[in-house]
Amino acid sequence: MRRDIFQAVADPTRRAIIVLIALQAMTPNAIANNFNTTRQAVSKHLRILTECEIVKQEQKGREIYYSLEIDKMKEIDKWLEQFRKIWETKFNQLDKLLSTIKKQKK
Amino acid sequence: MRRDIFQAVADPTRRAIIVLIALQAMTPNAIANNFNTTRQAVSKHLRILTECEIVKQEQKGREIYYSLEIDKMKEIDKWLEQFRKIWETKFNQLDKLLSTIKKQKK
DNA sequence: TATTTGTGAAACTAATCGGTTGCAAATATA
DNA sequence: TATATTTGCAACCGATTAGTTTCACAAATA
Repeated sequence: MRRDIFQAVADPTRRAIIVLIALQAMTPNAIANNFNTTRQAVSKHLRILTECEIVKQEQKGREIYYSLEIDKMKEIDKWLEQFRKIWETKFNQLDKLLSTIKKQKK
Repeated sequence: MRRDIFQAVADPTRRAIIVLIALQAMTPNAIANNFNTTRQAVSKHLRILTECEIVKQEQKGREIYYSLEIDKMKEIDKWLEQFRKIWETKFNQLDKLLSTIKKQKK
């Protein structure tokens, strides 16, 4: 089972869970109440997110609070970096072109 | 068939293709030569990427050149934005804490 | 014209996915 | 102690996935 953050984030429900627990830790039941799925389905998603280390657990009595390991999100950001360079270059080229046109108008 | 950019990017081969054609347009055969898969498998990935509008085609004779629609990558960046805010806040809090400790030492 | 080359698409397969159902373990409450 | 609550996990199901094989079509080339 080869899981990485990109696969984790591919599922829309999983993305919604990530957003939901980004600011505050929540129990599986509480998370499930926010969606149109069963507690078990959410539990499965949480297991996948845990395997990817995107999520951390904290046990309090019989409840388990899940929260986001925000630093893991940076891995996606890191991969995007190479494209950011390209679109910044493109922007600069456009900028250059625009100023050339401006000069020609003068 | 519900395809979005997150699903498109979930597959490692697809990510590699995206990186490969980011800087220069390539034919399916040329792309396939860079991987350990058949031309047909690459062709299937290209179809998915085309459906997601991550990739654009340009026909030249019997060859079809595929290149990256770089702006689509910004959609991922846009989704990451909300987490970037959180980790910047965290960084600021850490910064604050560090300067507090510094003051206490004085 | 006959052959080679570049490509998309259909049919098929094994593996995986997301979800449901049901159960067991642990904790809380009566 | 008996019961209710919270949870993880295994078994199963239908749908989807990535890949292969095969075929058909169009363009280049001999």
